[in-house]
Amino acid sequence: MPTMYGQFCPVAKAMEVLDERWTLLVIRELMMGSRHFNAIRRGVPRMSPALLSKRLQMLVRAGVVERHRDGNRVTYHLTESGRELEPIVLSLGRWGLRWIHQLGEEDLDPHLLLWDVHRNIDLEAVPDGRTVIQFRFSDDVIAPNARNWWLVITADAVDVCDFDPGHHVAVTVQTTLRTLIRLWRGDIGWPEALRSGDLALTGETYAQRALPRWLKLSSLAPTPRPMLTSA
Amino acid sequence: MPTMYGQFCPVAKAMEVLDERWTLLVIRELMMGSRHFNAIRRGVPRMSPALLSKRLQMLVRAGVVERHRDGNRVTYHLTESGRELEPIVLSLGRWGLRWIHQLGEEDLDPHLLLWDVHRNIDLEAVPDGRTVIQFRFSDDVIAPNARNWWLVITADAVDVCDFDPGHHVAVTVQTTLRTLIRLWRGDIGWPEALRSGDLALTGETYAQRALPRWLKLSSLAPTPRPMLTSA
DNA sequence: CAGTATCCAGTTGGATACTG
DNA sequence: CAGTATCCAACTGGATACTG
Repeated sequence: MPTMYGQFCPVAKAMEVLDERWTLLVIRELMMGSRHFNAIRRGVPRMSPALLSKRLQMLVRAGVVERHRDGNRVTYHLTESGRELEPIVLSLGRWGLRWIHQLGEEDLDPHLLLWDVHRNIDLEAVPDGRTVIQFRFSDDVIAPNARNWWLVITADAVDVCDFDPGHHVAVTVQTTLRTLIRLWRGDIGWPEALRSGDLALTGETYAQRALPRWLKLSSLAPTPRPMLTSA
Repeated sequence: MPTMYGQFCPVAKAMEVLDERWTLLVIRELMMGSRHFNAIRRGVPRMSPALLSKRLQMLVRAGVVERHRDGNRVTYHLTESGRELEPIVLSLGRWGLRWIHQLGEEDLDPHLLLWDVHRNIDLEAVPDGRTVIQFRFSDDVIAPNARNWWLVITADAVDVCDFDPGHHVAVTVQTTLRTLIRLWRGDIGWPEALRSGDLALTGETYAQRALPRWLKLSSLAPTPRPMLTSA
């Protein structure tokens, strides 16, 4: 009987539901608005479909998630119980940002980053018509075919491409994956990244200037960091 | 590589540290003020010493816990990082209280309950001298030798006994373990428990009257419960 | 699209006993 | 008191392939 603490303590009862591997990340995806099985999967690509299915069923049983059949589509939603986890998940994220700085190589997933970035493009700020932003990662640990990415922004959608879509590129971001991720997380700011040379912009001047407004950072980026006590 | 998500998301990084089985309960014990290995064990009796040791080491490595050698004693403390988990653990407890009502038989541990209760006796409210409270659990699923408990309260300490300490008993609480646990958690209140007959007091009148002031409930007990939408 | 089915290697953690 | 040591059954979850 794993995942069973034999305690009436409400923290223990909560953790019986929540402490299984991946569970809170699935809830995070639902918080972010993913509704369909494969949409959730995009947020947790290292999770096998069998396991995602199992976790969703568990969460439905626990009353945290509701499953609906919309025609032949299936959608998942947080219940009221699940929605009450949102502030907790955000607090956990803020805690992680403040206290877990080390990012291993394996945490640096360009697909996940581009997916996050694309969800947070400020469509209002981008000019009408089509705008293309290119990302060139200079890391040599990244597979060569994952070093170039394009965001194709149109009036109502943002597409992520890992191949050249062939359109005119307004601005190219040349950096390491780690730098862009640290920027996204708010570990560093735009000025710092540009000044240090870890990140360079090329392309049209207006686009270079405007990029930080187009590309919004993680909603947790403004989290204040702990004061350094030393080192 | 378990306990590794391959994501730079701060929630994922936080959960790499926190989502292992037992981890948050160990932190809860440290929050409650347990400092020594065997004191922590009392709060997580189903955890093997080997596993507790492993978790503590992991938490030290993660910077959440500090280990100190005080002479030949060893003490554990939350670091600043660990202390910042307190509001999160409390929120998880409140969430658990609101949304996870089902308590299985195996969650009903009399030892854990008495341990919690003894930590929360209001020494100010109890008369000077020695006061003994007896608990008689009528559950037949409980082992016969775990049906009777005594709290021996003196000026500066509360002792838990699972054997008759032989002193005069001021008040006896006759109930089921489940009822007393639900009372402790705040699922029901004293008046409700007494009126329904699920809990009965015998012994000296003043002690019967004063008991609810001596015996404070869980600090989470006042958590508001979700409005019933139906049934 | 939304999952199931199957398989299996690896790990977890429970039980128990023991040590400085 | 504060852990280690050892053992092993059970379970987890990764990989892969397949289905309605």
